[in-house]
Amino acid sequence: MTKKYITTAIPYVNGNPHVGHTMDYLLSDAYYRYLKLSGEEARFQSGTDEHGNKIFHKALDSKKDINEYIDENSQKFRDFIQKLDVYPTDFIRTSDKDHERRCKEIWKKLEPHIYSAEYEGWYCEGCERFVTEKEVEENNGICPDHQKSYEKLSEKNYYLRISDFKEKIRKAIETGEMKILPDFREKEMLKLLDESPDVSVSRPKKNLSWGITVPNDDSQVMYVWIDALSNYITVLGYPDNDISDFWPATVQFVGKDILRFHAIIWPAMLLGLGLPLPKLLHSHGFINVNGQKMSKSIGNVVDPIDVLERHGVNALRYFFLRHVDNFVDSDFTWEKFDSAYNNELANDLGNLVQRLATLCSKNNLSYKTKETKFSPVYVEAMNNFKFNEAFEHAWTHVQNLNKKIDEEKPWELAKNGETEKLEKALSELVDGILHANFELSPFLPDATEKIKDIFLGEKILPPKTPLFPKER
RNA sequence: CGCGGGGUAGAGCAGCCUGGUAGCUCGUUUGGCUCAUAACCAAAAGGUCGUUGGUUCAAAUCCAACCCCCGCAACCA
Repeated sequence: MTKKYITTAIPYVNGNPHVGHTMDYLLSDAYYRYLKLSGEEARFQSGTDEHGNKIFHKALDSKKDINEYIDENSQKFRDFIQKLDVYPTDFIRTSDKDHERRCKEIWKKLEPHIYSAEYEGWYCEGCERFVTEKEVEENNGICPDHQKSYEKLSEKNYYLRISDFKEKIRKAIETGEMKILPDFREKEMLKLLDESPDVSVSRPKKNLSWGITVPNDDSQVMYVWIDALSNYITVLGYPDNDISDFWPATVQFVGKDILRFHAIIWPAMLLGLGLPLPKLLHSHGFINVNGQKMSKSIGNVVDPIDVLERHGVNALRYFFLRHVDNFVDSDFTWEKFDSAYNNELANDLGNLVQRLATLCSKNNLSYKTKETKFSPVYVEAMNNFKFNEAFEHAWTHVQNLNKKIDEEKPWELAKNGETEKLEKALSELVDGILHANFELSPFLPDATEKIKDIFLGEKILPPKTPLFPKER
């Protein structure tokens, strides 16, 4: 049996957790839990990206020591992950000393593919950064924040020669050695690969001080790519340890916005290091609100903490894993969220647990544990990353059980004293709910644990308060 | 001709790859039940599948053209 390795993109910690991050965490966590329940050995990485000018300036603005600032922000994300019931086996911070040291080793190994060149562009002294041609055009050559003219400036950068690897990357994608899901993104990446220029991987220290110094050149600091992308292997101990047990990654979950870096720059780095490419890059879509892109200027940003507090973690996981597509953009509205909670979680599952537990308790059913496993349809869906389908399959069990109770009418059996029939019917129903519960457990770890306790306890008793209290 | 996604019942979506009586969830209406969180179960109403043309015995499904939404094209997840 080969070991599995699941990764999440590491968020840049210059702000609070976003709904977008939530998708990353939930998809990878559900898949990780599924693998574990299937008996696989697996590692599951997460972490935080902590270098760069934006963070450096944010820390200055908030009059905090940079280390204090990143500690606080990294912790915010760790707390958030925990609230989502997501438990990675490994958590990396790009400010970790081990990571920094390993990064330098990686840089050195990549040196045959790195060259230095002058970068020329428009620069704003106030912002301390280069801006794009388009931005210069839009602002008529004057920085709106500083009311100063952009100046043409050139600086030394190191570049990673992507062209050394293009053909190999293309082949890896085409042969399926490195698969990209969904398919249309794969096509997009193949196209992008053609046009990809070499990528700048460093900045002069005077322009970027908060980062990892380039080996053998104290005047340069690594730009985000090598620093952040390498986390996926430094967390496993590369290059100090042999990582072949877990690398290549089974699946790397990323947002559609950063897929290109994972499909082009990252494979180039890996090939430069002589490492195999990840088996699968899974790109997820964005979450819109009322059909509109979430944006600060529109003011429609949904804070995942608010979602969490509305009906609890189960409701959040339920909605994002069942009703949000894992490949294309989806829509979030509070109405949909409330409706999913009340009509589905509470009415279907919560109520089923309540009525069945009450029936068992009233009739003193003693239940013997029976082994359960994932159904083939479910396995098929999960293996193809169709989480919605797997979830829905599990949910049809729930709906069928509600039907079955109505058909069997246990209350009539009890009234007529048909004890044998009654016990058979009830234990079949409990079998059913435990099976459904098992298939739901990668998605709803908290709720399914509670349900297990109810039906596998000494005596079956309905929960004192409903599992999902209705809220209108 | 920049790239991509989508247009299917009141709403949200599946089906399209591998043509053959149009399906799911919510909502609405009616009936049933009482174990249960005013929950559950059954039935009904509701669609010329964006437009036009083509291929075919047969098209939501394949082909062509067009119209309309929406993303991406910039380290704003």
